Amino acid sequence: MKIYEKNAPSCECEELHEEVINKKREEMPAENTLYDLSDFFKILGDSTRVSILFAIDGEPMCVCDIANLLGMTKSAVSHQLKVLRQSDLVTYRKSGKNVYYTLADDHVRDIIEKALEHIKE
Amino acid sequence: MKIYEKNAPSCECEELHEEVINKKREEMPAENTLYDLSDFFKILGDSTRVSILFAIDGEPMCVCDIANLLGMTKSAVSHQLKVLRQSDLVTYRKSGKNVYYTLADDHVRDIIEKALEHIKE
DNA sequence: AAAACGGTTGAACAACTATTCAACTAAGGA
DNA sequence: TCCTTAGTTGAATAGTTGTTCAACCGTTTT
Repeated sequence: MKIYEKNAPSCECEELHEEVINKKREEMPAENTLYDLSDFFKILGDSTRVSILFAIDGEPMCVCDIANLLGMTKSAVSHQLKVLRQSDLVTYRKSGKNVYYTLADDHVRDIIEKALEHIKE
Repeated sequence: MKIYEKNAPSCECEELHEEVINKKREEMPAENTLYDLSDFFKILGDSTRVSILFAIDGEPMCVCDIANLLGMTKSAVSHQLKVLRQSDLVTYRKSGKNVYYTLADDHVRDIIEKALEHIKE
């Protein structure tokens, strides 16, 4: 998908306010930035993943405990943990047969906190 | 989907660390809060919607101008604006044949700003 | 009144995604 | 060594979602 490309063919209407459009075009972030940004929010846009992040905040938890806490199968939890791992939102530590997951950094906690304030308006 | 329900039937593994699970269960937010939170992030988890939010930040824009700027059809833009309206992320003002959209409040800008910091790490 | 234009909407389709299931690996206990 | 358990993984399926298309509404212009 092309984002804010000049003379885009897909728009069927006239340019009403050309000077506004040109000004906005300069102010817009790079196309890749917009993708990175929406990809990041996409990760947080799933209640299972958000639940996992809350669960492993503070004290680390193993997959089995997370599954018990959330009432899900180990498989489903593991699949989502993989997504969170690939986005560098969580880290893990192996200990015997268990794998303990915890939040990667405080940044995510801040963002979730701000979003919580917003939805409570 | 049930979240962190006690004695959930869908988990096939033992409770390894019962005291940890019980402690976490008390600390977890309400189930509805988790849904509201992920629903909010889901809105931002689309590059088209994020682009629109950047576009209408500051000076309001009409649908046709947004479509031109982003290289999309009016219809596609209007559909996404409807989603943003229903989430109270944007407001609009009618003027003749045009409808001018802008950000509803500064809260969203803050969250996007924090997320931008995060992905640039 | 009629034509033109900005914007909205519902249905349909394609693309994506979360969970389930089954098979598998690795580690620990008997 | 064999069995059990924690965790991972790939394929399949069901549900969700973004865009397109066509029709429509309201306002302005002629």
